[in-house]
Amino acid sequence: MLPHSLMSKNCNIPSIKTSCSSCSLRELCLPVGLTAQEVGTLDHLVNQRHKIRRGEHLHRAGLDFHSLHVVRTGFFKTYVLQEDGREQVTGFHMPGEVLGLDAISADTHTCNAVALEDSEVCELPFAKLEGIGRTIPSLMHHFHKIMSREIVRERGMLLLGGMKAGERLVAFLLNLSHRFARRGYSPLDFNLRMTREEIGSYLGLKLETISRAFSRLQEDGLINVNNKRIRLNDIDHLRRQYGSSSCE
Amino acid sequence: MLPHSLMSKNCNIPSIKTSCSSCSLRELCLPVGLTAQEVGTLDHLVNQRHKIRRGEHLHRAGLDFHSLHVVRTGFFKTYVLQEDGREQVTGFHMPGEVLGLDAISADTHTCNAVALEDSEVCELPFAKLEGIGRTIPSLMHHFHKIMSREIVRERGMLLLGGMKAGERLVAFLLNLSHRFARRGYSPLDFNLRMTREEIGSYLGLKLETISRAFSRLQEDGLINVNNKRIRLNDIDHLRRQYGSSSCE
DNA sequence: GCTCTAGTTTGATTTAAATCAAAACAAGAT
DNA sequence: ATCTTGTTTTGATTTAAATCAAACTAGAGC
Repeated sequence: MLPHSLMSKNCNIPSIKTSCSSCSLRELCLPVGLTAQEVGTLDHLVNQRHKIRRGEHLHRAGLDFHSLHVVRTGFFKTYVLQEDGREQVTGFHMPGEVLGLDAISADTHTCNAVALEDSEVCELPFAKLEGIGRTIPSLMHHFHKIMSREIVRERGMLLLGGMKAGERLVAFLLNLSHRFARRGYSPLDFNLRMTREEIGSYLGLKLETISRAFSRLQEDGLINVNNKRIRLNDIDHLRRQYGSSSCE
Repeated sequence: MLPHSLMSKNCNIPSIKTSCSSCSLRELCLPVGLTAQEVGTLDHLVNQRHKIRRGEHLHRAGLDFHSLHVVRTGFFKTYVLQEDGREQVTGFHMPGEVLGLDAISADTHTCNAVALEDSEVCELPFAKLEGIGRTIPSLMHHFHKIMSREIVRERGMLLLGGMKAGERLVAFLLNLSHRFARRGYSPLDFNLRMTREEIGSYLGLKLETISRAFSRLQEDGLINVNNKRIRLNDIDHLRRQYGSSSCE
């Protein structure tokens, strides 16, 4: 199974029945029109998986730093350490999503990735991807789309600048919901893997503010909060009231 | 046939002496070891320039929507229009920088780009770039680096989340300064092309807050402000006090 | 069961930025 | 020059979020 993210939008393969909803490279590539042989080349690339235990860092796992990593199972957060020691969370990543797109331009510092639960990733040496992409233009094109989408995703964070705390949190929840749905998980009832503090860091708010925003949304009946378990009671209302979240 | 020498990260081409500091595709490619013929192929691509007058939009200029555009002269801002009609500024772009990396994943909405002064861009049809990249791997790799750097740039905006108004403004000024320097303009004394409101939108602040932050920095002797003209008096102090800005 | 720790919730207070408002300023057009 | 119009500055006030602080969970390990 492979990165959903490596899939073009219309090859959404609605019915992936594997326990975890990430799709295989094979599934990824067939719709693009690859030959069986070509697909074979790719399969061999991604067949071995690396286990990363909860709390472990990705780049400490002995993997090549200049590789992309596709999350197969589990959940990651990425962050940068600032000069003053504070940790700025830059993203959360679920199965099917790609880590390491920022490391290609090696001259700039990159994020650290840490597993928020026991996870598995597969490694995609970047040089190899470029090589294969040369012989399979559609795959290369697809990869460009993934990178572009990452740019759009990051850009979406700018929209938070104009929002109040509650709106930011809703945008965050809607975004998670959307991504869970895309991967085949329940979009209305899910477990947060990260702490209030990590959410706050990501959204530019303090943990107490996150907590209060959760409570407020529950008072209003829009969501149910039980520690890390979240249920969205009225997603339409959430969407209407707080604008469409940036979709991944 | 082709020298496979990967473009080293120091492809920074320190000495670009053309009047405007944008680097031509030729200058961009020669250090990679392209043959004259290959460079010729590229040159023909970018030789015609499109003029965009102050206030005009890029995509309204009759250019192909699925092209990248390289700013040759002038200055652009990009923004997205939100449902409620508010305009969120997503970036500012000076000569040598690439517009349209977000449009590759066409399924997601993209930014609008508008010229903040009379400008020129050259067009780079994306399909063509992919085609050429297939025969010139080092060029493709370089393009990947550019995309990756854009991701890092956008990510840098997340760091603003933890900053106060004054710090955000300094980070912004240092970032501009760094980019001006890179393009051969004066890094300590420059004209802002955008309004206080546009800066505010970009940084997640109101225009009055931007104005006050400018005044404060001037009181402290760190900068001189005269309407749109800015002089950085003590860039080291700025850097120390406010942390290193995200470098492009 | 208990203890210990990390995480969460809630309250009281302070502070930074938004908001409301008005004046000063600059650039163009006439 | 004057009259626009749009931008910037500064002030007074309000408000949202940060901060400080304490109580309350939930889990992990014993």
